[in-house]
Amino acid sequence: MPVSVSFRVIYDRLLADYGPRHWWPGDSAFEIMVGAVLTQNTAWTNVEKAIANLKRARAWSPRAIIESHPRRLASLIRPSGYYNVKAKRLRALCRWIVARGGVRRLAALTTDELRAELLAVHGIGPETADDILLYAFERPVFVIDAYTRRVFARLGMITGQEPYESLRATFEESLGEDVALYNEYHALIVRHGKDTCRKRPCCEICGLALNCPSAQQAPP
DNA sequence: ACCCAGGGTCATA
DNA sequence: TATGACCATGGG
Repeated sequence: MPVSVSFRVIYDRLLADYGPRHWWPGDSAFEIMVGAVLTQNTAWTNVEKAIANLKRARAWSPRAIIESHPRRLASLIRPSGYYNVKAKRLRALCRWIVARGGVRRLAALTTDELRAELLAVHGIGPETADDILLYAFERPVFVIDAYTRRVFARLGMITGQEPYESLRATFEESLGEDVALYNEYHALIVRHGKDTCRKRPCCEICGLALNCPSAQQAPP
């Protein structure tokens, strides 16, 4: 039965199970961009602390970040982990924003142009670029992350080993261009991915999954 | 004590 | 194209 289940059906079930997620946390495009870099392989709770530190220290604008001393910047974002690496990435991001005349001007670029420029910034890879495109610039780009691979591999709909671009194309072609749908879908996947599934079918999706640990325990 | 989190870069084969 | 080392804090 899982073989014929569509990506749209999974979305409907996730939405029914968890409700709207209201992503992305953060009230400006700039904050979303900073958060996208800081949350790389890092729990969001740690990112919140780093962002709070930056705001409290008044290092909260592209220029302020560029002008702050590297050591100081690193110490401010320390809670988000990889602080030396991320301090450099944050600078690269801010240098790009300033060089392009600010976030407002960037919004005038096409999605393809924006994506190419984002990927050229040191420290921004496919997923971070797509987070920014979808949540900061509201472009119809489906974000693929580790949770996406895990959840849909368990459903038997992908192997999980596909290249990033290949998976992105699969989701986008299946769902059609829809910013609001992509926005909610990715947030729901992350929410579901956090479930450790120890409790038997922890939700409707686990009931469908071929390889979900909780769904594998054969009932008596 | 151990595991992993809303990845990416760089070196190597 | 595809592995592997490396980066580092904080919560479970």
